[in-house]
Amino acid sequence: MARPREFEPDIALARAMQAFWVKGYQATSLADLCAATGLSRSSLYAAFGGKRALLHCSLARYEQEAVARITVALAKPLPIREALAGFVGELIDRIVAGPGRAGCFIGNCAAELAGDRATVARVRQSLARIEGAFCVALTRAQARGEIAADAGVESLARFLVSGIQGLRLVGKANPDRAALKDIAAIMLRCLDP
Amino acid sequence: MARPREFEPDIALARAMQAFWVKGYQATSLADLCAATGLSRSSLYAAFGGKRALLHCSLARYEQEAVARITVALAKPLPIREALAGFVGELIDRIVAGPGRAGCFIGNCAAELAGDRATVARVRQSLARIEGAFCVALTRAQARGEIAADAGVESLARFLVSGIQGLRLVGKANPDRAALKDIAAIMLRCLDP
DNA sequence: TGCATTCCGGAATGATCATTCTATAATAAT
DNA sequence: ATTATTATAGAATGATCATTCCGGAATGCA
Repeated sequence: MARPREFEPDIALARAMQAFWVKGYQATSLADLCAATGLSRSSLYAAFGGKRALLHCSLARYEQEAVARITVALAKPLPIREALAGFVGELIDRIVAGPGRAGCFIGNCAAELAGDRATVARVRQSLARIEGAFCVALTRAQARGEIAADAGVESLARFLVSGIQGLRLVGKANPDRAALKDIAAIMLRCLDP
Repeated sequence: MARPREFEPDIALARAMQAFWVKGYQATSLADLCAATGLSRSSLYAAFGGKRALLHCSLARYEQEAVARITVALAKPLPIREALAGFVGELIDRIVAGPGRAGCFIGNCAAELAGDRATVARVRQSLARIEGAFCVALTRAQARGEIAADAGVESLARFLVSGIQGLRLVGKANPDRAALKDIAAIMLRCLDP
């Protein structure tokens, strides 16, 4: 009865997210989004509702990927310190590799769209969920005795989120592996008693 | 012989900087800048050369203030830990107070204008100068024996820059004093071992 | 006072933007 | 095969943008 979609919404969303991520929200025009997704203006509006709505969908998608990546990295059968070091090491690899110059999409939105209440709320939620993923892993590690029993895992998780945001922001301006490794090393020392 | 300026360039620059800082580069229109500075379009162009040039002037001004503030805060006759704690505490106060939701102007530019080579270069330079200010203070503290002799003050300075950027970014999305204090406390512990 | 110079306000310019609309093409069910 | 439904493409819309330009106003000096 109805004509079926000729595109995969999730693939289009992934490509739109990439465009927003690399260029920023305002600098990404609808023409850019059409080029990135291969969709026409009309289809974009029909599928997502508009530029801002598309940004929010992109943020949700990014959050999901970020949480999944953290969860997987920290679920490895390794001491939490090693798992975290591995995670951060890969992060630095991605930053230095090139497209990492894009920074963290969530952080970018926080910086660029601080005046937009709805976006800030979404950013806050995403940061909270990422913090939650760290928190779960840290709690498990604490139960295994890898972290001091009197350490506040919530605070530690918050610190990791903040620290990684800083690392990625600095990495955008100066994607120097040695410098970033230095920062990461000191940051991870904070887990020690 | 020539008609004198009717405005103070530095005051106009300070106000333009404030506008860029709060709203971001792209979201600040020339009309906004005229309203903020009290100057007309023509005067703005004559005095600064254009929107981007005005941004770069603003960045230079902000960098100068930032370096001065750090230098003053860490030149106090206090142990480096206390001086740093005081500096970060005041930073958090400003973040929570309200306009601190603006975050760090340098960080904002890094996030929003990562695609603009000239701006990125300027951001990198500003971060390096701020790092230098921390480095000077840390070196002095190390000479006083307040920091382990084998600690790399350069790395520590880099870490502080990155950590503070993270703190301010997170603070933009979630200006919660307790959470920020938690983060800052863990961050400053990194000077200890 | 009058001239030369500079500043300022606002209009004009040309481009780009997000969004809406319309007409065409394509599909599924009858 | 025909009809009903929906996706698509591209033009149209209306607003806003940074930048330039021009005429009038204000000042310093002779």
